[in-house]
Amino acid sequence: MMITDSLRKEKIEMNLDRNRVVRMFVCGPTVQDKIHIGHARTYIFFDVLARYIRSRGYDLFYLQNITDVDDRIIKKSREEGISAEEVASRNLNLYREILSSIGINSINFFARATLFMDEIRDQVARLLSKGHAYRTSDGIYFRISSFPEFGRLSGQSLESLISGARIAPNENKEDYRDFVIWKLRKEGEPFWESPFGQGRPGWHIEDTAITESFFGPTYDIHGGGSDLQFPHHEAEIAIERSISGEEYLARFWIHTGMVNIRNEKMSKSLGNSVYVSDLLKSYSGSEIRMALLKSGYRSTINFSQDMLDEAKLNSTGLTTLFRKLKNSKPGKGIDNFRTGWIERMQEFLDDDMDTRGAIIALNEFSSYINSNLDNISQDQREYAINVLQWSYDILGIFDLNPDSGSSNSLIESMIDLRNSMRKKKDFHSADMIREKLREGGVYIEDRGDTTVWWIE
RNA sequence: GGAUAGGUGGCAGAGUGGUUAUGCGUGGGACUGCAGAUCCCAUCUAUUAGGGUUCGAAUCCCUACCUAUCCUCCA
Repeated sequence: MMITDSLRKEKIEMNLDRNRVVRMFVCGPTVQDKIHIGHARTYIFFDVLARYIRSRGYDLFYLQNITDVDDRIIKKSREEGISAEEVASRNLNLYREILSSIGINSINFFARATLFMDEIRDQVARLLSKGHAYRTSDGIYFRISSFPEFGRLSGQSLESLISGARIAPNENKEDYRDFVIWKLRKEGEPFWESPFGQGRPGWHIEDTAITESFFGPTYDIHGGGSDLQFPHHEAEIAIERSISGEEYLARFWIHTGMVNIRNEKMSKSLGNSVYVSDLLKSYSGSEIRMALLKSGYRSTINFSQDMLDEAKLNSTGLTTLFRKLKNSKPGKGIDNFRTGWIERMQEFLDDDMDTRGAIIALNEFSSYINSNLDNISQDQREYAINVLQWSYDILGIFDLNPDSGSSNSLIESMIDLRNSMRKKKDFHSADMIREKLREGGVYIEDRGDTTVWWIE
C-alpha cells in the first residue's frame, strides 16, 4: 500500500514484512484533561490504519505512550490538592473509557512514561557520554549542534529556526534551540532519583526510551498529530539516532491534520475545545468515527455540528441496511450481481488510506443493495452482509445492531396480531399495537408482506 | 519573516489537461392504508482575482489577495 511519508514528503510504497512483527508507535496524550475531538481524529485514524494493516495479514504491534508527568499535570494536582500521580491515573482511566466508546480497540500497549524511568535515565546517560548532551544548573540539555539533520522532518533548517525563534532565551543553555531531556528537581514537584540529580524527564526523551525498550533503535511506523512534527518528532529523531547511530528512527512517518473550530485550532486559551465526552451525549462512537473518517487524514477538518449530523444520517443508513439484510427474506436472485465491493474499498485504502473514498464506495454499495433488496438471493444476501461486516471491522462507522430480529415470541405475536388487523383493514387497532410496541422501544417497519422490527 | 497545506455550488468535499464526483440541503415522483425505510428524477447558472502556456485549464506557469497549521504547551 501507498502512504504519504512526512519525512520524505512524498507518497511511497509502505513495504512491510509479513514474516515479522510490524511495529507502530503513535504519540498518545498528556493525561492532564479530557480528550477533545482533535485527539479523537488522530487516534481514530491510527485505529483504522492498524485494523487495516492487520486485515492484510500483517502481525502489527501498536504501541502508544502516555505522558503522565508534566507541567500541566503538576499544576492541576496543586489546584486540586492531590498528587500528580492521581491526576494522571484518573485521566488515563477516563481516556481509556473514551477510546473504548469510540471503538478504538487496536492498541496493544499503553506505556506510561513514569514506568520507564530506568530506560529514560539510561538514554540520558548515553547521550551525555557521547557528547550529545550537557549539564546546566537546571537540567540536562540535548546539544542540537551535534545533530545536523535537526529540522528535516518539519522542513526547518537550523538557521531558519534562529530567525523565526520566539522562545524565551535561557542563559543556562549553550544554544537556545537546545531542548531539555532531564529537568532537575524543583520544590514541590514530583521527582525521581538519577545519577545526574533528582528530577524528571523532558517530554521528548520519554518516547524514545519507550520505543527503544519495546522496539529497539528503529521501527516501522511512527504516527501522531501534525502539530507534533516540530519540535517533538524532530527531537525524538535527534535523540534516538544520536544514541543508535542508525540512519533512521522510523521507516514511515505519518501525520494527521488538525481539527479546527470555526477555522481556529482548539486551545485552552481560546476556550473552544470540543470534548469527546460531551459529543458522546448526542452521538454514538461510530457516528463520530464516520464524521472524522469522511475527510482525508491529512486535511484540516473544520468541525461543526452539521458535520456530525450528516455523519449520523450516513451511519444510520448503513446500520439500517444491515438490519434489513439480516431480516429480509431472500428472493430469486439478480443476474450480473455486482461484487468486488471490498476490493474496491481496499483500493482506496491502499492509496494513502483514503477512508473518504472507501466510504463513498460503501455508500454506492448501500444504494445498490437497497435497490435490489427484495430480489437478491440467499447467497447474494450473505455476500452483502460480508461486505458490511468487513467495513464494520475496518472502519467502525456504523453499528451492527445485534438486537434486531432476534426471536422474541411476545413481540412476534404482537406483530402477527397487528398484521391480521391490517388484513381486516382495522388500521386503528393496528396503529395502536404499533404505538404500544414503540413505547416499549420496539420499532417496526412493514416491508411487503413481512414486518421487520428492532430495538433502539 | 520562514516552512507546509489550501482557496471549488446554500454547506461539506473530490477531481493534476478533454462526459463539472459524492454526501447533506431543496423540489418533484415511485412504493405504503398510514408511518418508516428505500429508490428514481430534478435542482442549486460552483472552480479567489488577473495574466500566461495550450486546439482545450478547476487541473500546468506567473503575479496578487486571502485562510489554516507549525516555527520549543500542543493530537
